[in-house]
Amino acid sequence: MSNLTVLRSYVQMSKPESLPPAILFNCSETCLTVFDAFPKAIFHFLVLPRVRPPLRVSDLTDLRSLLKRERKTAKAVLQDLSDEADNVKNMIQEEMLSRYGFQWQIWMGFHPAPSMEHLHLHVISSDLCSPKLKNKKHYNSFHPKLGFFLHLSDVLSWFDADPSYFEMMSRLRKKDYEPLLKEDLTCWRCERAVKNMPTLKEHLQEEWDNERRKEKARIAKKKASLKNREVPQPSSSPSQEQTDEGQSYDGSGKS
Amino acid sequence: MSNLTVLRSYVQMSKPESLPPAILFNCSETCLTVFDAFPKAIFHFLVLPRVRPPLRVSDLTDLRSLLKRERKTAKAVLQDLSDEADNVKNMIQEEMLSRYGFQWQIWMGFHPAPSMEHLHLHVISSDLCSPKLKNKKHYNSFHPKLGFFLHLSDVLSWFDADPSYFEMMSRLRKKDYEPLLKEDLTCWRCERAVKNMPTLKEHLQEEWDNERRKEKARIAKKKASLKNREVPQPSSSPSQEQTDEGQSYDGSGKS
DNA sequence: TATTCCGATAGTGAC
DNA sequence: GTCACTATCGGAATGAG
Repeated sequence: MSNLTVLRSYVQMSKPESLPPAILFNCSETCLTVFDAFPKAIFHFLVLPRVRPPLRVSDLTDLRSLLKRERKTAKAVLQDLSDEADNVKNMIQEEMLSRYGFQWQIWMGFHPAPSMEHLHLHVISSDLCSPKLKNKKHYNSFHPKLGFFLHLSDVLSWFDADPSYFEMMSRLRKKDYEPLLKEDLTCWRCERAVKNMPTLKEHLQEEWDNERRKEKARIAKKKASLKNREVPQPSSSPSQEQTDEGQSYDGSGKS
Repeated sequence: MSNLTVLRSYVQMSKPESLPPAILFNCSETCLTVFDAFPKAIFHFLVLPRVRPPLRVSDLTDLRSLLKRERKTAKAVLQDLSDEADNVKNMIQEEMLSRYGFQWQIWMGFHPAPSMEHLHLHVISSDLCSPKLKNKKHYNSFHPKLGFFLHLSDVLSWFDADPSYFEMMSRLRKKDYEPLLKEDLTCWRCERAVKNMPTLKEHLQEEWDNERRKEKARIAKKKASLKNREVPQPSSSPSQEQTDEGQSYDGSGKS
């Protein structure tokens, strides 16, 4: 199976629910959610619309082909993707807490003019720390402020705008978006220019490490202040935030 | 010692003849001949003018600086280089015969705007088969028909031409020559376009192998025809051309 | 047009 | 904007007490 058509092959299967669990995360009536085979962050899923009347698979090639159909129909597909993505997001948030002890941003959005056939909504965590994130194109395609990554909420808002605005945004011409991928590297958090990819990857790791440190301190502080107000409870079960890395939130502080 | 000034350091030594034999091939009153440290062919030498009155080392930075001096003085330096290069060429031709059983072209010439300081005349065999020949710049800088490699005979002929022509050729501006190094790869023998360096290197090897085969056949034929005219000699010692590769030129052909 | 190292860039082929 | 592979292209450092 070619890389370019693998997603289409999934939605055209008679029993997609039989896909191996390393590929398929969830199968609903409207959507398949698969693990991105080359995750560009710690969490990275693709939500695919299943082929359902009145749409045919050719209507679902990409966002552009979908937006050419009746607005109501297109909107319904996007709403289905959104609903499924919310479930995925909730699952990711739970995993963030249980595995890493804190939560960080999750982005949901599309790429204009993707290479892989069949519309796919990216659900990706904002760390962008992954060995599969290798080049400028990879990074810029997920940069949340650059303009290439089309946030789902923005795309949905096009439906509430002027028809002329909707038409303009629906064009999604490769030539309009291609140059964005070649722009200089800048950190999406601190907006600093970064010399090259190895430097960027180091920086992203540092930024995420910093966020983790701050978030855990914040959580510990909150927990401590809550404890101060509580009636002391003998041997309550430990909450998820305390399960990793041996950080000591033993309450031996101020109280 | 930096790569860029190593040649200058040689000619400024009080006793250049004491240079190790792996570096210095020959030292005359007027010239040093050194082995190119990164030979771009089986045989590759550099002939350097020694610093002698009325010239100073700064007059000998490159061909351009030399050609700015009095024509007579400049011509004398080039003639000294030429004389030494002829000696080197003779030596190479002997080595070609003794090591490989045949002879092939040897080119003598300059590079306009070289990186390494101090004028150096390249004496290089036309095989261009060497692991140190790695990129397009390397190859194009020795391509005998491209215009970047300035054949010694051509440079000497400038002195017999109109002063205006001499002036024009003496300019040797980097901007005029640089683009030549980026031209597409073509075989200097058969003029065919070649896709990339690995392909070119294979092709150059084949071309040289072909030349060797043809030359050895030619030599064998000539030898055979000479032999036919000779009074038969019992057990003559084998000549140099026959010492390698076990090719059978047994004379069983037409004669 | 010194080399070498690193990294970005470009074209290809994949099934 | 699929990946992985190959090759090219582009800048920077280079030695040395």
